[in-house]
Amino acid sequence: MADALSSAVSTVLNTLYGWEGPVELQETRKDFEGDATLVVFPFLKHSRKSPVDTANEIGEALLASSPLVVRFNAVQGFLNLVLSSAQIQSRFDAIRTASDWGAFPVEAAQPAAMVEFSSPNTNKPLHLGHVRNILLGHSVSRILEASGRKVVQVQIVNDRGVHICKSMWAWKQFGGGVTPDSSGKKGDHLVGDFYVRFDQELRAQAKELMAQGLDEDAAKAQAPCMREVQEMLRQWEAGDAEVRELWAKMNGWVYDGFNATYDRLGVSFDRNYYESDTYVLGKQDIEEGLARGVFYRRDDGSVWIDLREDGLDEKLVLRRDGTSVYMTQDIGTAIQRFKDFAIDRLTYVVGNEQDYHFKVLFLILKKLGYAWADQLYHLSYGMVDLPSGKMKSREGTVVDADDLLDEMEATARALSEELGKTDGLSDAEKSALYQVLGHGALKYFILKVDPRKRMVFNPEESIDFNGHTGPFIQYSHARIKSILRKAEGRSTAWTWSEITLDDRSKDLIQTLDRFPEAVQQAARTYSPAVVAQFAYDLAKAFNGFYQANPILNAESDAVVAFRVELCRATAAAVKRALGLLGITAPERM
RNA sequence: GGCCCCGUAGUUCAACGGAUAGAACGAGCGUUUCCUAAACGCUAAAUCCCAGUUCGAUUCUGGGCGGGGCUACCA
Repeated sequence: MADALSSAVSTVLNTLYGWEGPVELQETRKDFEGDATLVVFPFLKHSRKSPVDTANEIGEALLASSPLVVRFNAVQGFLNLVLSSAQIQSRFDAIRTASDWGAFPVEAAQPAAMVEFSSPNTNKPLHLGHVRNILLGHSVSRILEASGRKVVQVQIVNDRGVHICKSMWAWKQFGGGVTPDSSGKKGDHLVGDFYVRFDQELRAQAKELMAQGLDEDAAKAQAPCMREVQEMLRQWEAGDAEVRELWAKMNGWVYDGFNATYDRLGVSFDRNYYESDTYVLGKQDIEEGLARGVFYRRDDGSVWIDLREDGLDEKLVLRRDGTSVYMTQDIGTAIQRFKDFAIDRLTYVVGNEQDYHFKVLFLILKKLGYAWADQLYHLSYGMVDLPSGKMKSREGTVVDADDLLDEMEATARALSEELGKTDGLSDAEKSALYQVLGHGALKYFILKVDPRKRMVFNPEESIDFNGHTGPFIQYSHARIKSILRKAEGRSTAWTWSEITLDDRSKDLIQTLDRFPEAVQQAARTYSPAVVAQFAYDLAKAFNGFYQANPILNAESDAVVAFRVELCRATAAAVKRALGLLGITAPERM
């Protein structure tokens, strides 16, 4: 609606006041009559009139010059415009004839946008924090695609280091050869158990040393198990065959486990990067930057960058022994990715505790002279907290991803069976449906929140299936599909001359009309919450329409046909919007 | 200590500097001989405090108070 109308308003303002600036219209509040509202305060100094007089002046001019506007009212400094039904009609014509309303065609020749997300460690299973990360990364990828971008999804797997050796050591020590197959345990959970087992052993050993007078840090460093783990890491770096073999075997178990969880969540990656490969990257880039004076070497041989003029600190990029730190390989990996793929931007979905790290990383890459450094973006999402605060593995309050998905499915099952809505479905269909509903509830619960804000998850209370939730939107879709099934075989012929638009129908059309704009705003701000809100508004608008208007029992065949078509367009938009959130829209529920 | 986020109904979340701060859950009341009541409608309920900028501030600025994070030659 906005385009034709705002250019009409723009013309009027230019004629009246010589206004050249942008014109922004907003939706009229429900309490007032109108479809669009212009705030006139900015024009008062040009009109030299009161707010109401100015609004009336603009309104009269619009009425005279544009067929889009049929009525207006001025409330204080607010000019409420009532659009002609022809305008609403033409909007619905555009919506119903579009092949993918809400999506923009992907420009195949353009460089892609890369999105990095998930990026787990291979020493413990995925938890609720990863779930937020994964859902955000996946949804942002879908939204970027809908906004017309090709997308490359990647993860970087933290598969090396002392923490990995800990679970390896504990498995050798206490595992007795157990495998995922022999234990029936998912590989990532099995390995995670040994990581916990190591920690117990370490604490026991450290306790003894502390009894002999060592402080806690020293005791942990000198504990025999820790020394053996350090030795194992050295062997790994030296390429020791036995250590490497165990490492590959246990990581394989973890990947099988992760992939099972990724499959459940419906996500996948175009490319996996492994730190065991990438940790060598970056050193060369540091040397080159050193030669060009971006970095400097201290007397002890360590290499630094001085970012104090940019309001940051001095930051180490190479240790004095020449080995790399996290920053080093992140520099190298970013450069590598722009070589590996035809991309022109890279988004990192990483928690906000790493805000400083990414500020520094992006600044270094800019100082190294990479033009694409301005197209790096850290989607810095907030932590998922429990009502008691942060999840802590030591206190056993970490919410496991697989357990959570199981619970969501179980809740969906219990609720559906209580409502008696699954009679006539096969067991396989039921399970599939409970998965769709349970995951829909979880995904929506997480994605409806602004990614940047921390959010609270209460494990004591199950996630809702009523109200502002995924299942509410899924239910609206299922209900529409039920109507569409019943409408099969009926006449689809109607013309606008046979239709009178009531407020609910108008509202539904105007909500549908917002879809493309919502997609673009979500893509621009990397915020699935925008799409989530739109999907809810759309479902809400449909339910209002449905409540007020008989569809299959409408007064004439033409009205039935029109309303069925409105239903069809709505169902398609709901399904697509949910799809952008990674949520499936069921045919019935 | 320094730097960075955040503070909205009982609770979980909304609100490009715009109207009477929206939803949902929970609480109370109502709607089904009719297309799925996981729905629809009604009632009660909130901007941490103090200044400033502005025609207008939840939003911007400064100062408090409260919560979280970062501040490793860890990853």
